[in-house]
Amino acid sequence: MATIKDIAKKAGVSISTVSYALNNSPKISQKTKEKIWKIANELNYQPNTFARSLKGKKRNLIGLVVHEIRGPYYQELVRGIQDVAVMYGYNLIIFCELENKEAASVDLLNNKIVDGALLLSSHITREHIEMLSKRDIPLVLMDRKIKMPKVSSVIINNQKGGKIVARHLYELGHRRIGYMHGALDSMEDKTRFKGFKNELKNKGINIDKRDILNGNFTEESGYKAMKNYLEKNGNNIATAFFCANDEMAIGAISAIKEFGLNVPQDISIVGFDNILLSTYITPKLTTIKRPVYDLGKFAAYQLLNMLDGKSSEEVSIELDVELVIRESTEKPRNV
Amino acid sequence: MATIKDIAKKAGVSISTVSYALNNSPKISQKTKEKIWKIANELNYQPNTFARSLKGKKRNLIGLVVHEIRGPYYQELVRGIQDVAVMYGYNLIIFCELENKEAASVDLLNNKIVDGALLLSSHITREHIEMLSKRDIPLVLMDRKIKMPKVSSVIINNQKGGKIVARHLYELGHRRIGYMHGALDSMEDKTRFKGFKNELKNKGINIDKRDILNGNFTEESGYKAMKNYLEKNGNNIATAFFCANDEMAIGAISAIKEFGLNVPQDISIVGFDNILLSTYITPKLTTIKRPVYDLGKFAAYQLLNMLDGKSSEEVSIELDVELVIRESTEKPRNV
DNA sequence: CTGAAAGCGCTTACAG
DNA sequence: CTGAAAGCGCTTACAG
Repeated sequence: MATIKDIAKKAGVSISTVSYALNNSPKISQKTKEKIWKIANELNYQPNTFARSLKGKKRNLIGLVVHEIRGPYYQELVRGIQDVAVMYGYNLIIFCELENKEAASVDLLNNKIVDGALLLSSHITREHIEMLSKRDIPLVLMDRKIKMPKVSSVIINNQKGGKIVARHLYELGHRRIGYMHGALDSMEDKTRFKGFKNELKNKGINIDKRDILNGNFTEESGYKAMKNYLEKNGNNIATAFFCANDEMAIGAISAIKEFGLNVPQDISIVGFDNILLSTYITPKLTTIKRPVYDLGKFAAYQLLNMLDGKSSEEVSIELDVELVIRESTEKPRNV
Repeated sequence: MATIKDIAKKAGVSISTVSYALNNSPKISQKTKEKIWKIANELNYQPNTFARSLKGKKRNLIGLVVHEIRGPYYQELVRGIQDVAVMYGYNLIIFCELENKEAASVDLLNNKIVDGALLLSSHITREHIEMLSKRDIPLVLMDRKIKMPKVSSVIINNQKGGKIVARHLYELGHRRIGYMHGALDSMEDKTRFKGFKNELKNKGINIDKRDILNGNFTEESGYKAMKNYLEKNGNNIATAFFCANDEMAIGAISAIKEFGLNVPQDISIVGFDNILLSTYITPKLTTIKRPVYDLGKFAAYQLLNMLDGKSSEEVSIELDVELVIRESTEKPRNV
């Protein structure tokens, strides 16, 4: 491994000169610079980033912390982030959280391997974020909001998602409408439900307690919750359901079919996320599409602005969702 | 940021003692160690990994380089890698290749941000791998084989995959069988085809040139290639097709249905990969399952052994595939 | 325009 | 069992 020392010796100059030259400082004459560059090339010189970082230099590296890598969601997200990062001359690395070792990624951030990070993992506690914030590591939270120095956030308007689902079902003529929870401790679930419930209330509709089901965001849980519901309530059921995500909606549809009912004729179903599968099942799923690419883009943009010192202010951006109407919703039978 | 200097001052000892104590060296007395550990804790001390790396210390970090993040494939792969990495006390970071900037991830490796890496990206050239090999950065190639110092590889037996598909279709009674290429320059496609063709030849069957279609691994290309084939050849067609991946197989099935024929009654279809969608389409797809979790596991295992100096030898591991018979294959009509 | 020197935060032979 | 000191490869005021 060639170092600046080797270059200095070969060029017959001091290491300071080499360092300045390699950083293209105006202090050094063009002639000397060129000589040094040439030698650096010959020696296949690669700067040691650790030595550089020790002196407090930026690394032009940002991190993305996720707790899982799955589906087209991440692909788009990463694309959104990278498109911006490249423009700014930064590289991206991804940390995939370990289920039972959240500290791992925090350590990585603590070690300043990256200049700043985008956090999508809900596993990282508020305390850890606070610690990173105190250490001046710029952070952008995705799908989550915490007010702290050096911490910005970009969230998706889940509440509005719930609202437009409510409006869609109401306008089709549904009056008895149910909801399937994903997880009771999930912010996303909570805000989706809130927007949904409030909008229905505005229209004079209260969700019947019997029509509130509980799943855990998986297809199987959606299947079970719906099956259980149908077996218990027979024909006295809601004419439409909003499920907190697509996976559960797909499970629910299976259960409905198996029970001998039809979607959407007997029950309309709406999901959330617009996953790839939602267009492959029968009937195609009506759902809410999240601007995932934009989520990545705005988050990266915000992070890089913080890193470049352009906007020292923490900001909080909210992105809008969109209703995608397909085949799983229709007016109820009696309308 | 507390440093060992701060700890030393507070403890009234030298920085060497602090360093030894923090590294739990037997040289230091238990009493001193405990005092130092306590102070380190109080000061919320975090070692500076750059300083450490500068001295040539390992970072206990490995990297995975991919050119795209998609689908359940990566999720399983990452899980396989992490399960092993955790056992060895290593963390994983993922570099997502940029389409037009392959050098980016090579730079990252060159900078020794990680101790070693797993390479899944075919974009990284042989020259770059050679350069990394020369710099003594242990590498494990996945789905690719290059003989070089410090470079191991774990590959999936694509050839066998082709072979067992051929055998399956032959045993069902098919005698005129076609193949749909994914990409002509893809090693994976090539070896799948090779295994397929050779096995058919062993059975006395030569693939008719007309029955060899060309796609590009996407669903759309599979749809187009099959549509085109059917329109051109009318009823004089193969009774079964092996498509180089599931996406194309799914596209092909759409085209066949649209043309008014049935799968598997008129044409049997086999894919490769066993993606999630393959069980959701109608008919469910017969396909080849790759041991993706194991791919990650073995690759990580090999890398960590190289890092720990347990096996300085480069190895090349080959993993077996498996036929998953579902609904898209059946004996041909005339049998 | 160039160089000598201090220093970033650690590790580790060496001496005692 | 503990400490003084060199050194890892850079950057950067400072002096000339």
